[in-house]
Amino acid sequence: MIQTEILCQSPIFRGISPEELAELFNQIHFQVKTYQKNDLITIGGEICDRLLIIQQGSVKAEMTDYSGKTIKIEDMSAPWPLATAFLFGKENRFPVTVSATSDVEMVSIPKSEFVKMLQLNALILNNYLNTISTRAQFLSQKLKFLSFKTIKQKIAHYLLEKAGDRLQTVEIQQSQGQLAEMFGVTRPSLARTLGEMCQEGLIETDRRYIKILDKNRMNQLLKS
Amino acid sequence: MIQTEILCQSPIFRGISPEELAELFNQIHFQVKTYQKNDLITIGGEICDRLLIIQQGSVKAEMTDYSGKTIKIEDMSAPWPLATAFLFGKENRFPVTVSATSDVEMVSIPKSEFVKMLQLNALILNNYLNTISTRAQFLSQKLKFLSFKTIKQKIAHYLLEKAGDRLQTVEIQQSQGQLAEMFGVTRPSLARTLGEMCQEGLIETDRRYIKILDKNRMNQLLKS
DNA sequence: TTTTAAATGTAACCAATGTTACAAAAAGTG
DNA sequence: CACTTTTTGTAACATTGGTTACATTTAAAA
Repeated sequence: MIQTEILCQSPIFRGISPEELAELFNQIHFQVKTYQKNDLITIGGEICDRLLIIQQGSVKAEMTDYSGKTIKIEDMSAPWPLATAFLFGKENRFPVTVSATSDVEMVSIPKSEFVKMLQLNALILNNYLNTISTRAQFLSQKLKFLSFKTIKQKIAHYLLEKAGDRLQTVEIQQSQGQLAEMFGVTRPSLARTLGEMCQEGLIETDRRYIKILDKNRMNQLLKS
Repeated sequence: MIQTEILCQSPIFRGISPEELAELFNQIHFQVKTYQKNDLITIGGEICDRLLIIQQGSVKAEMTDYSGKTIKIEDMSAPWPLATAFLFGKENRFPVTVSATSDVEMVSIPKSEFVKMLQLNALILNNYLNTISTRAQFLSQKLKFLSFKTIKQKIAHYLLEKAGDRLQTVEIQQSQGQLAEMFGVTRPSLARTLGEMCQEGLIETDRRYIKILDKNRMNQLLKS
């Protein structure tokens, strides 16, 4: 069952009232699919000819390398749209494998039907352009992050980004292991590097809090 | 001076006649700017509030890390549009630094004027969605490429991709040094790895031609 | 509190790649 | 052809990070 009160919170339908949205959905064809925890929703490489919007639950997107090893790319939950950047374009294939991290309801709108929506409503068009652009920016950011070669640089970049201009102390929400996964390095290597940075007087760690002692020197790290 | 015969070859204006395009440009405000070889056109981080289309010449896009070192991301030439994915979205900043690799003429359309165009012409809207999506796909590909850890894997991926299903021999257009730069590794390391792969009977090199001797084993490389 | 499981710190060792340097080969130029 | 420049092959050495293993600390559960 479609739930327009939830969907209108989605970036694509932002600013549209539930009633207006229900009216719009009346004019097109679509499906609502359900998945259970750990179910695969899309597989990297699969044809992408429909817009997917999470109506209920949460999913994770992973990039699968040839070995079957996966790198987690991001987590998403309702009412987020998937595959917005791959609905159009040359090669309409999902770049990532998406699986349910809880029980999930997914609204599935065929591409041609979604184009109708864009034509019907200028606000949706604008929202969609913003969404797709934000997505490209996200990828670009990820790319930038990967361009840091050493673990020390990755940590420095991460901490400086998180701390912003003002803060000195950063709280890490994830465990060290999860952080290492995000960085694409092993946990012992991350721990070793954090230890080194402590010895060098760059940071001070206390459980999940990391205090930046020398921002200048941290910045220098990124410049060498 | 605007040259609609060239611009209508651009992905954004594909399918539109030069006369039709001239008519469209009559209805909006825009600028044509000229640059000389090596001039900076955009700087990474700069606000992106206009659509840029190369009308004449060619440019390169580079990502600048904090040290000022750059990684080349791609080359583009007329009549290619720049910054299509960063015109909309949350953070409207150029992710890359773009500089002229020859003398360049650039058409610059303010965002609000471009939105007018999208409203005026459905074909342009469709083209634009395709362009922006293709861009996101390109970034995603780049990301996938960077996910290969070892140089051997990068070479294997690159060669298998280039060879496709049929070919056995791949011609490298760039020099070894340029290839190394693209891979984000040093030239001696690339040469060493190529040497190793020859010794292992995976490939045979003859100047700019590389013959793949054992596709199966190459594929295995990517799976381990 | 006691017990158990999870997260963290650390160390020894190894593989991959960067660094630097130089010689050989190829390509371009007069 | 002779000369210069660019590209390529290769080697020794340093650095980084992965692997494995284990002890310690912290958090959760009984």
